[in-house]
Amino acid sequence: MKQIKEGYNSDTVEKNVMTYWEDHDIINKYMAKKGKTWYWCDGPPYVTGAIHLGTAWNKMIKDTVLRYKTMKGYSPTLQPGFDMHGLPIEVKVEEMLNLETKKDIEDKIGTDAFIKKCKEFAIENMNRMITQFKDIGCWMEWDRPYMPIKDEYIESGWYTLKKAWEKDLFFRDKRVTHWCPRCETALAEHEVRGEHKMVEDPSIFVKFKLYDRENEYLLIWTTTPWTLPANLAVAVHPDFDYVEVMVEDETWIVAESLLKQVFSQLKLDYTVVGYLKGKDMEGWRYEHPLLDENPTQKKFFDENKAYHSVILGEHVTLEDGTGCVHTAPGFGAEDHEMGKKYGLTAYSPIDDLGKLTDSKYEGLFIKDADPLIITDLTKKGLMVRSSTITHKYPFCWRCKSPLIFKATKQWFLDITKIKPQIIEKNKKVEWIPGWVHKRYENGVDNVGDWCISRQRYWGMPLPIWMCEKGHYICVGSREEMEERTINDAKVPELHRPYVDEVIMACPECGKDMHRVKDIVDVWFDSSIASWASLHYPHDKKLFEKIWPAEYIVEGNDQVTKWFYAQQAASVITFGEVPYKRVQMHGFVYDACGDAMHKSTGNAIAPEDAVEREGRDIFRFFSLWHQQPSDDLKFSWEDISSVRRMATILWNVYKFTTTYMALDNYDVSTKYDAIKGALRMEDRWLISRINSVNAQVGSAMEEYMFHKAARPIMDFIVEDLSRWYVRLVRSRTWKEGDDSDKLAAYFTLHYALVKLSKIGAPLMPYLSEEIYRNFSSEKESVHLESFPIEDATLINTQLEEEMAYARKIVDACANARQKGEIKQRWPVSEIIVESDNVVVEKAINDLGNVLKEQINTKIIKIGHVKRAFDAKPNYKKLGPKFKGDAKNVADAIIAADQNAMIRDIQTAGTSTVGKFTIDSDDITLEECVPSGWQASETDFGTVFINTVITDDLRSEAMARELIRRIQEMRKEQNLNVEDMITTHIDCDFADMVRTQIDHMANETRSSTITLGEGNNGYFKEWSIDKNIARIWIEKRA
RNA sequence: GGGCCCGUGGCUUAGUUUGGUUAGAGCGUCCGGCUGAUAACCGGGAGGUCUCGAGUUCAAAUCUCGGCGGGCCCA
Repeated sequence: MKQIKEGYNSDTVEKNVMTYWEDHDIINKYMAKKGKTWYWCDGPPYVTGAIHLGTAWNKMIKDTVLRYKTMKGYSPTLQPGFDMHGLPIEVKVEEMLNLETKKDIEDKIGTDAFIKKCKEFAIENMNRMITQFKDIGCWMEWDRPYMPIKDEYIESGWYTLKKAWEKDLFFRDKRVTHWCPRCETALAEHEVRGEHKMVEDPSIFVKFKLYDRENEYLLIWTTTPWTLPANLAVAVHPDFDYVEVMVEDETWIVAESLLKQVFSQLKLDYTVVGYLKGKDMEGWRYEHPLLDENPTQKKFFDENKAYHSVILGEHVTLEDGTGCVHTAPGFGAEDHEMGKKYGLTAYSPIDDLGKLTDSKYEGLFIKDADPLIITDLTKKGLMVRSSTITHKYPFCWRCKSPLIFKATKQWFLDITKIKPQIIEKNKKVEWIPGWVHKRYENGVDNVGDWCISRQRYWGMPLPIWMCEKGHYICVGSREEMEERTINDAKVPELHRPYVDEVIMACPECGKDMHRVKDIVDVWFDSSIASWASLHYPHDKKLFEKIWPAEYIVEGNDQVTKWFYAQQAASVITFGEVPYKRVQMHGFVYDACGDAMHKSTGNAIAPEDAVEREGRDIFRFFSLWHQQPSDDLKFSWEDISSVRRMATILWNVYKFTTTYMALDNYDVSTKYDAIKGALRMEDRWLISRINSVNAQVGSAMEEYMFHKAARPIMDFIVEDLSRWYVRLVRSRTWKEGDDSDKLAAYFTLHYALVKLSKIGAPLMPYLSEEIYRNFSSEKESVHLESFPIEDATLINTQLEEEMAYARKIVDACANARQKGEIKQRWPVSEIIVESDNVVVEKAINDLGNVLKEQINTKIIKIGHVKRAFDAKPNYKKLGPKFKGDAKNVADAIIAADQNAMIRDIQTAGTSTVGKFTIDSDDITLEECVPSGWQASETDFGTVFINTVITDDLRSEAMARELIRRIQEMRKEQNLNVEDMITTHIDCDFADMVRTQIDHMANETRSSTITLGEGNNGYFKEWSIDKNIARIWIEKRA
């Protein structure tokens, strides 16, 4: 065993341990451990190129669980994964290459080169992140992460989509979706979640003139003037009440309950002149406000009388607007539904870049058309009020452009159909914490069909080939693709543009089929991770053996994202959910609870935490600070509590190794060999570490990491350091193979070895350092089993007694403080007044511990007779003695209190001065008798005797001298084992003469001579108003 | 508007599933102690209407209902 001489330095410890792992191939040995397979599936972080605190926390949680499971004898899967396709990469690469539009990509650089660049970039980013994950101690198979950009992964995706197609759950439809005009692609609803920002937009009230009703108008409200050229109808709720209001010489129609709200914005006077129901208005036709500006509308009007008419819709709300809802089926999902119902086309006069295509506004970007449209409406006298509003508006999650709604043909997975099955199958999933289950179901209830097609480049190609007649097929594998290929297209990898070259023959009409040039939503990539990472269906064996996953864990944003997407894809493919247990953890925020952003300057990088505090402390902190489902507020102040724990653990470790190394303690000493020598306190510590063992084990089974971390910290700080080390200090000083000392060594060794195993998943480096030093024949703590508590060594009664003992010691410290008696000064007697039997037992069993810690000669259960303080009872004295009352009171105060109280208690009366009083005339207050100090506790009162006898003083002065000599030894940098000779010249020499041997022993002095010395290190001290001159000299 | 979560000394939090000692810690603060674990360590004090109100109960931080405030998700 090496002796630890230096203080705790996380950097040194961790680097040494890492070198050791490297040199001895420990990580591979850990991974090679045999056991029952336990399938954990990694939620893939997106390859941004740098991990942040949240990603780090997430991986540290996973690593902790996996280490624990490994130690429990399982063989967990350790494959990490990454999300590598998709727009974020494309956007970055576009920036790098100075490309602005899809046209640029195709013309300036070419799809081929663009995709190569994306791939390079994704892999480069992934490798950077791998380095970072490794550096926070995550032991995973970093040399074989699952990568959705690989052919075999993409094939799993194709397989999945083909399954969906075969089950009729994969279809094409024209629908209104979010559309990013910069990226020129549709987006799925889950991509828009959380991507709303407050923006200022126009807010306009426009009146639509009704035909056939004189001077009467529908009043509508919108924040998107650019959608008005595409207006095809106005929707009202059939059951709402509407009013006709007179404004000057016109009549406008508005929902009754919105009347006040609307007119307070319009700042106009009005008179209500009529009432009607929404359904009364069905079919009323109006003049399109931009009929002249958009001639296409004239055709619509003539085509079908549903155009430019009032239609009925339950979706109309009374939240804002006027209750008359401008409807543009090409620009809104609900509008689109309504349009279908009334036979209106999804008129969407806009191109992929967000430029209007019809009307006089043709070629203008939508937002640029807004002011022109407002001007035109104003000119025509149809604008009732034009202002602005600040509201939430969706933005592209990658390029941050404002999104628009646009009706396009897209490919969908039919979630509507499988939703009940998802909810049903999810019932057997164990959600941690349980309430997330509800939140999840609520989320699933609200989702629509999954739009999986994207009009982009870097992604899994959509495996759909279509002929000019619109027949299409879905291809399920590369093999199938190759079989169907009729040209000589070469496909080096399953990406664009290579797959785009493949031509097939239509099984229905024989015409050439080309691939639909879309790629698949990147969320689909991760949704299939649990089987794609196993290379299903190419490798079915592994899948059949281990799927579904035992456990997944991600942040709370993933509840309606990855947790959901996985279940959806899996229910489509297998009719089953892909995981048995799912844990949700919180988000990382700064100390104030605000989100960390590079732009706001409050971001802390994981490497900052590693550099400042070290990996163990960072990891332990993130698991210890709060329950996993709550958010982690990261503060340097809080993390320092964990640093303190680590320092304390290190100090105990250092203390232990110092003496063990000195005595060449045999670390293979067995319990049976030493148990006869174990003191109560030794058995107590052994019991405690076993209890902690049990607590940590069950907390880990529940995935409640804070419940594991907190008992560990308490054990280290409270039990081990503040108590046990304090108790055994004097024992370590004994010379030779003293069995009492060996028992203490054994206990410390036992506790620290066990602690290092229990703590290994949470503090892998420090645990390894301690474990290795204490068990030299073992390779690594991470190759050991997680210990099972030894129930026969757990003694809860003893633990309880010790808890009381500590309280008694605390109470004595308190009493000493009141009596101003230093800890170093012994007292003659402690009396504990308590009827608690455990306290009594504690005093019997742990008397020696208590005596030493309290520095008392005697401690016992007993009773201390209270003194009473008698005070005149003025209320009674006044009426009784009238004018003499004051004299009586003075006499009571002057009287011999003890005698007076005794007389009253025995005879009922007492004579004070010339008066006779009885018990009514005084009030008695209990007080601590002189010569004692007391401290109240929850189990009774603890008394200390404060009388200092000559013997006590002699001991006290000896201890004062010992302390000074120790300090001088330290000043001289003497080693613990160095011997000295000592001379003491003081005027209280007689008082300490009997203590010479004791003092010599304590200070490792071969001789102590009372009298002047002439050699060595000299110092003059003032002790309790006395002078002591001390010489010490190191012996050769 | 709907679903879920959170609200505990100045700060960070445990405890809430399963109601039961005087609500437990750490940080900070004030006072004191210790001195061979020592650029450490320990004790004590002050500081709490457990967000508010009502209910259930012998008993509520904990269960129920309703406010208020904050967050996430969805409309």
